[in-house]
Amino acid sequence: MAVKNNYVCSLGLTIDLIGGKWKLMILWYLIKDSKRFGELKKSIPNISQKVLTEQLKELESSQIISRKVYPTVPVTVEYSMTAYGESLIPLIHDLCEWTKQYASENDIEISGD
Amino acid sequence: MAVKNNYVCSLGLTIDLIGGKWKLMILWYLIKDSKRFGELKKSIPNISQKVLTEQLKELESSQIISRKVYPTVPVTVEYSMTAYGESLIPLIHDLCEWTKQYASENDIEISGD
DNA sequence: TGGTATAGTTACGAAAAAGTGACTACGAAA
DNA sequence: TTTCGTAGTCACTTTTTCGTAACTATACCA
Repeated sequence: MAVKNNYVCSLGLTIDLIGGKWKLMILWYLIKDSKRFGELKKSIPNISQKVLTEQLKELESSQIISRKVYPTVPVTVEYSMTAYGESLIPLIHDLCEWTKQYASENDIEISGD
Repeated sequence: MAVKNNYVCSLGLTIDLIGGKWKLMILWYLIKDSKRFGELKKSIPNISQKVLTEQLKELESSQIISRKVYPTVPVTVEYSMTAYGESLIPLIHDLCEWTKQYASENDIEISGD
């Protein structure tokens, strides 16, 4: 799911940028606040450490989030939204609302956000 | 990517409903007009027949698109947006616009829509 | 009788994504 | 000197998704 440099349709790029099983969810947890790796790990249900690091790297390399290392002991790493990430927030909200509506009309239970 | 009946986060459901490599793109081509199977196949670059039928079935079963069979010879099948699909159009547009903006700022070429 | 067109299905394999568990580096504290 | 906590990495397996090619059904038409 690495970003290429040409697409036949913009939605193809959309999918590469924020598609996949986890990226939207990761972004969701960063909307409210920047978070450390461990906090994200704890917040996001069932995500594995490996996948979390992978997805964070991809989101970072596409400039949607940024990664800041603090030289504490042990090191802490903070992830936060960049300007691109911020510009995505309303869209994520809309998707979320649309989905909640869908869920409620179709008796699908959503236990978290 | 079948829709389950409970989720810990609404975005998990979002992904099941319209995530994956092809669903958004299929919907994109249905925004303008309803289309027959063959037209979709021709319009969507590089999609295989198998994947197209699979994805159409999933979108139909989640009531985002509808399928109508015309008893012509040979049969023609027309796919179109349902009310759910229609309600998704502005979100798809927004995603598309966001992505185009992203692409233009990052020298990513988009040859089609 | 054979060819054409639409809209599929089916079997198979390849590739991509995700999951698991063990491992590393760092320095502080016990 | 061993243990702890953060933030990973690495090798491996499983699962999911995607792609290819061949096949089906139907009925018209030549």
